[in-house]
Amino acid sequence: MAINERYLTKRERDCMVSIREKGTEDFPLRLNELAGILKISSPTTLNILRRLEVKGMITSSRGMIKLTETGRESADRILKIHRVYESLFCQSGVSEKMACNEASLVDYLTEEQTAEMVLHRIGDPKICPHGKPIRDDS
Amino acid sequence: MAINERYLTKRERDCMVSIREKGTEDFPLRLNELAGILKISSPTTLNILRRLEVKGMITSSRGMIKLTETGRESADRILKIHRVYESLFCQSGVSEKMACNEASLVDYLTEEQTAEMVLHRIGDPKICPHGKPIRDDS
DNA sequence: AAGAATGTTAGTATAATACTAATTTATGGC
DNA sequence: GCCATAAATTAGTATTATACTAACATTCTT
Repeated sequence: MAINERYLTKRERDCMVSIREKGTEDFPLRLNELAGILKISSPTTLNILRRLEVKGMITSSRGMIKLTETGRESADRILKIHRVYESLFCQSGVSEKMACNEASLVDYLTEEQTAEMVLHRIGDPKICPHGKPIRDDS
Repeated sequence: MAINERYLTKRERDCMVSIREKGTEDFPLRLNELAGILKISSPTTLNILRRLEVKGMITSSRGMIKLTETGRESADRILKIHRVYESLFCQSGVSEKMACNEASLVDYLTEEQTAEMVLHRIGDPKICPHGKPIRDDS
């Protein structure tokens, strides 16, 4: 098993997801922006980014934060698993907001293959409760 | 929201579950035994127990580890949520062993009401894949 | 009472998280 | 190009959780 999102901490997971969702090719997420989203100081944010850099997930220089190939794959995997849990929770009657919160706590800790199987079990929905595609969001 | 298992760390969760499952009224789990189960040293184990004591989950003196009322309730809640996830994963086709592993990583992070709803969604099984009752294991 | 088993202290280390204050490095307007 | 501002980075500090070994204390058993 190579580098896996399972070895990310919650904070690192949050960074990865924000970078993937809030940044674009042309406008990569900036350090201060990320700090604002996570509601932590810039130095703390930088510190987490440094760790993600060591783990080969991102490259960052002068506040330009970009996911590496590995990082993008990891972020997409986390987002996919996130949407599987969201779908499961919402199907079960949990509110959209709470489903998202709960999913965020566990998505990065679950194996992709487990999520895949759960996805099938709950009827293979193509989109999550927010309307985003569960597979292939690239 | 009072004291909640959500504020436990993974290690603390593992301690709680072991104490609940491996200990009995007459033979409460001993420190060294617990250290053996968790595969960590006795001092480290003691350290975690001290934190659980501060959190009001256990009482511990001379290696006699007992759950408080709150602690027992928390442990039971975690175990219930654990079994919901296990059931979900096994129903989805995940192996029993892997289902247990995956469930252990997320059970203590999920709200009871979310798990309750999922339980209903997956057909309200009365027992988990290991044959243990999902509700009221006391 | 001695020895073995068990628990506890003491001391140390590391990783992750987080902050403030100060400094450096762009960037943009003039 | 220069300066002011914005943005990023460094430096320094702190806390919590985890983990270890070695030494010491306590308890139990024979």
